Parts: sequence; C-alpha cells; structure tokens
Amino acid sequence: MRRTPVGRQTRARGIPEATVARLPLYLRALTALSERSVPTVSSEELAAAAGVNSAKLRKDFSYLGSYGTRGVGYDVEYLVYQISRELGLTQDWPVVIVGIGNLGHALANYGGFASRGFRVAALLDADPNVVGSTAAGLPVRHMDELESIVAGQHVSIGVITTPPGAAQQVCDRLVEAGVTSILNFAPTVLNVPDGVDVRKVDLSIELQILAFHEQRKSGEEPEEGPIEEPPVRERTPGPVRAAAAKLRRAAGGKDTKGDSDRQAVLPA
Amino acid sequence: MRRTPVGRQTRARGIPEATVARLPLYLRALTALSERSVPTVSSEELAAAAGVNSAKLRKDFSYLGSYGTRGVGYDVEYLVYQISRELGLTQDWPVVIVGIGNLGHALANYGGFASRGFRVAALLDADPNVVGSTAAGLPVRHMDELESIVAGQHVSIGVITTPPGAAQQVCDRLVEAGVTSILNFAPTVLNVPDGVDVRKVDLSIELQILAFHEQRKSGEEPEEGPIEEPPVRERTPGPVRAAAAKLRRAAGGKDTKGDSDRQAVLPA
DNA sequence: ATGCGTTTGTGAACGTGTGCACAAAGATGG
DNA sequence: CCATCTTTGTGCACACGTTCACAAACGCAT
Ligand SMILES: NC(=O)c1ccc[n+]([C@@H]2O[C@H](COP(=O)([O-])OP(=O)(O)OC[C@H]3O[C@@H](n4cnc5c(N)ncnc54)[C@H](O)[C@@H]3O)[C@@H](O)[C@H]2O)c1
Ligand SMILES: NC(=O)c1ccc[n+]([C@@H]2O[C@H](COP(=O)([O-])OP(=O)(O)OC[C@H]3O[C@@H](n4cnc5c(N)ncnc54)[C@H](O)[C@@H]3O)[C@@H](O)[C@H]2O)c1
Repeated sequence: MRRTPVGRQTRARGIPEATVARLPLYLRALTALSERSVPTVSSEELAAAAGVNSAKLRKDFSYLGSYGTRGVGYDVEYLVYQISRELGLTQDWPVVIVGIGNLGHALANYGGFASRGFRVAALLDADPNVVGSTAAGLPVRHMDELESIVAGQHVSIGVITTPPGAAQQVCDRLVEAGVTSILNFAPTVLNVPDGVDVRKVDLSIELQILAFHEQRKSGEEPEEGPIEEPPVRERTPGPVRAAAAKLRRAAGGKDTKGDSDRQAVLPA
Repeated sequence: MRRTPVGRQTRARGIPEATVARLPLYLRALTALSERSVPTVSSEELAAAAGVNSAKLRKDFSYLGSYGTRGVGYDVEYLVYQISRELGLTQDWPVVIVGIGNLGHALANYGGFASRGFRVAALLDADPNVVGSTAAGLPVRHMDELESIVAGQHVSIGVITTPPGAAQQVCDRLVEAGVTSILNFAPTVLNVPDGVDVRKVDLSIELQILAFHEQRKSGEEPEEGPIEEPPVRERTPGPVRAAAAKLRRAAGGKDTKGDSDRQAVLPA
C-alpha cells in the first residue's frame, strides 16, 4: 500500500471523484449483504452486485485503505462502516427542500431519504397557498424562514425543486444563508461561489442521452462494424467552405457531418 | 466514400460520450437564445451560458462538424437544428412510465417532458387501486397492457419508478416487450442484455456524494498539505498484519488510512 | 512447516477527457 | 486588395479513469 503517491501536485491526497461516485453503490450492495447476514464477500461477488468490474472495485477500495483479506475477501460489516465513514454518513445531515410542488412533494415523501443519515430539516415554498400545508407529515414553511432554519439547524445541504426561473435566486439565498452543497432538480445552470458544490439531476438530459443512443441503434450504423463516415471533414478548400457555410445558414439545409450528406453535399 | 480515420478500434465513429452528455446542455442554452431571437453566439458566450469551458464547447461542436463561422460565432437556429438532429430529437419518442406512485405522478405532470420530442405513451401500474385513476390527464393502465402498448406504439424508452424490489422484474418485462432504453429511478442495479441502455437517476447517491465533499470542507484536512500517513507503513511483517486485520474485523475498529484514528478507534 | 488454492492490492498499459494556445478563416473597414 | 481584428477548429500535452495481469498475502490442510 505504501503511502499516498504525493508525487502529483494535483490531488496529492484524496479519493478520485469517480471512485467517490461509486462508493454509495458499493455501500448499497454491502448493506443488502449485511441484512442477509453475509459475513464476508469477495471483490468479484460484490462487483457483480454493484454492477462494476472487480478490478475497478478493488482499486476503489485501495484508496480507502487496505481493508480486505487476501484469499478471503472483505468483511461486510467492517466495510459498511468504513465506507459510511468516508462518505460522512456517520453523521447527521439536515437538508432543506425548496419548492414543494409535484417533485418537492415526491421527495419529501421519499423514505430512502432519511435512511442514510439525511434528515429533512424543513420544506420551504414561496407560494402562500402552499405554505401551511403539510407534506409527508412536515409543515411547508415560508421562504422567510429560510435563513433562520439554515442557521439554527446548521443545514449545509439544500435541494432545489422550484421552477427553473426561480432556481438561481433560491440558490443565491441558500448560499447566502450558509448552505454549501446544493442538489438542483431545476433545468438551470446555477452560478455559485467557490466552495459551494452543486450537483444536478436532470430528467430531460437523461432522456436526450437515451434518445441519442436509441437513434444510433435503429438508424444508421449496423451496430458495430467499422462504419462508413461521411466525406467533407478535413480538406475542403477555404472559399468553398465559406460559401457552403453561407448557404447553409441561409437555407436551413444540413451539411457536413453524419448521415446528412450521404446524398448531395451542396443543394446545387 | 471516405470513411472515418479508422485508426482506432474503439469508437471508430461516433461522438465521445462526454460530449453527448453535454449536447442537451448546449441545446437548452441555445433554445433560450433562440427565444430571445439572438441570431448568433460565440463559443465564449454560449459556454458561459452552459456553464462549461469554451474550448471544450468548441471541441464538442467539432465532433458534429464545422458549423460556426470564424470571427462571428455560431448561428443559433442552425445549431439548434444540428444538435437536435444529432440527439435524435427531430423525431418523436413515445415513453412509458411504470410505477405511478409519488415520483411517477410527478414525472407524469412534468411539462418539460413533452417539450423536447418525448411523449408519454402510457402510465402503467400493477396496483388495482391505482389503475384507472388519472395522472396529468392520462389514465393509469394496468401492467397487462404493457406488451400491447409497447408494440403498438413502438415505444423504445421506458421509465421505471416502481419500488426497488419490483424494478428488475419490470425491467425484464419492458425489455422483453421491446424497450431498448431504460431510465431507472429505483435504487437498483438493473441487469439487461446487450443492446439495451440503462441510465439511472439516484437521489440518494447524489446526496451521499455531496455529503462526502461537505465532510471534507468542514472536517479534517487543512485543505492541501502532504498529509500525515498512519502508522502501519510499508514493511510490516506478515503475521502482524494478519493479526491486525483480524482484530479490526473482530472489533469493528478502524485502521490503516486517513484521519480515521483521530478519536477513539474502538467504542469500548 | 510446507504447499496449495484463493483473492487482494497495485504497477503498468491503455483509453478517455480537458484545456491551452495558436494558426488559419472569416468579417470588416479602408 | 490589404490590414486588422475576432473567433473558430484543433494539435498537443497532460490529467484522469479503466482494465489487465500478476506477485504477494492469506487460510487451510497436511
Ligand atoms: N416534476 C418532475 O418530475 C420534474 C422532473 C424533472 C425536473 N423537474 C423540475 O423540477 C422543478 C419542480 O418541478 P415541479 O413539477 O415540482 O414544479 P411545480 O410547479 O409543481 O412546483 C414548483 C414549486 O416551487 C414553488 N416556488 C416557485 N417559486 C419559488 C421561489 N422563488 N421560492 C420558493 N418556492 C418557489 C412553487 O410555489 C411550487 O410549489 C422544475 O424546475 C422542473 O423543471 C421536475
Ligand atoms: N419519491 C422520490 O422522491 C424518490 C426519490 C428517489 C428515488 N425514488 C425511487 O423511485 C421509486 C418510486 O418512488 P415512489 O416514492 O414514487 O414510490 P411509491 O411507492 O409511491 O410508488 C411506487 C408505485 O409502483 C407501483 N408498483 C409496485 N410494484 C409494481 C410492479 N411490479 N409493476 C408496476 N408497478 C408497480 C406501486 O403500485 C406504486 O404505485 C422507488 O424505487 C424509490 O426508491 C423515489
């Protein structure tokens, strides 16, 4: 195991981001094993349960330390504890949810939320019609109370489920109040100062990515082969390019890349 | 006809996955510009709007082709069209949502859903109490109808919002029926045959990642220093290591790496 | 103790992604 | 047609991530 590589100037310590993103996955698989009272698990088995390659899993764990016993595997309970600790789940994380509409309601009702150290400290909304109602047994409070709640309960994580137009403003207010991690469900790019983390969950983007691959499946390419790629690219004399670009823009035609110009490149 | 550089065996054609994941972001920013009737935009401006580095954006676009005019920028409308086409959004994508509980309801009501070529073909549930009710104006149909709906409307994208225990089973059925892209909201690893894409949205994972970074901010390391490494060190005779490992496992203590053994290692 | 089968931990090769920095393309004005 | 100014498209270097493959470590039986 040695010691940290140190050699690098970047990330002298610390766990690679890609690894951090997988730790919750391992933790989930381990928790399931733990509930079945499985005492130990090999990297192969656990990797299968988590849906990753076993070498990757071992390398991931190697960043945490040398847990695991050669010839045997990993002690499930011990690993659960180590990963939980590394992820900071041994402490309590109060969370505020801002924007209690369709999605905010669903999140508030989400059980798996509290299961792992996360606790809904408050539900907040700006709409007087919503404020005062309850969701999942919790009262919806008015935005005016945001600052006092965040300060009073030391909330450092905020969830934004407002319409996109309100997201940046809500974000600013959360940050101002002291929140330093934000989970954003609104389809907006949030601007935050250094030191504040933002992660986003964007249904629309996910669907579009699926659509992209879906198109590839049914459409063009035979699935795997070398594939014929379109012409144009690299070498087209300057002047012509310019003219072509002009034409394109003027006429809304398609050009250059992809199945497009299988046919005629220039309309003319 | 030409054909791709071919040199690589991997991804001979095609757009890098990281780029694909950003295209929807660019598209969203461009759509906003389009609505404001902005005719052209520079990579710098658009990158700012999308929250990315301008060099990255230019490189991303370069995979699509040579749209854009030097000294001017990109034609907004034209780019919107090109990206839409590349993502497959110029066609209609019927989608089924399975599991109309809290989250399924929220998704069904989500307006931004239909806005980009995605159309809810059907809402499905197994619970007789839910079947027959309506969500967002659509009737909730019984799972029995899944196969006929998927086949009849050529649905290739399915969204799973059932409890985790039902997810794999639902997934299998979707795939069997002909769905080849799945968006999974249940916290489960789905097994699918080759050719089927799965993307997941996992609130719990996102929160855990935030917690990890949050812990780093407030907690331990001074932010950058070389770090003091724990004892153990490289050369520890075999037997001792073994004994140590045993102890660890037996007592649920922590060991080896990092800040761990700050406080009391063993509860007792 | 020694040997055997198993499984970890990791070096090293490779693939993917990012960002700099700049030549070349084009616009624009004379 | 030339000079100048802007902005793209991309070569290149480096950072990050993944996977292979294997020695070393360990449990266990003899
Ligand atoms: N519903 C979904 O499934 C879904 C899916 C993906 C993304 N989203 C996004 O999530 C967000 C919420 O979606 P929704 O369907 O719940 O919308 P919604 O309109 O049902 O709820 C939004 C809530 O935010 C509140 N709000 C508005 N402005 C506010 C402000 N300035 N401060 C505090 N609260 C404010 C509103 O009163 C309302 O209760 C939207 O940005 C949407 O695009 C929703
Ligand atoms: N609610 C949230 O905000 C949230 C957040 C993150 C993840 N999730 C996950 O999303 C999923 C749904 O969450 P929810 O809060 O909407 O749960 P829910 O219990 O409210 O809804 C689940 C629905 O699925 C239906 N269902 C159960 N088994 C089915 C089957 N075999 N076939 C078809 N339908 C079936 C149920 O009848 C119910 O209507 C869960 O896996 C949950 O962990 C939810």
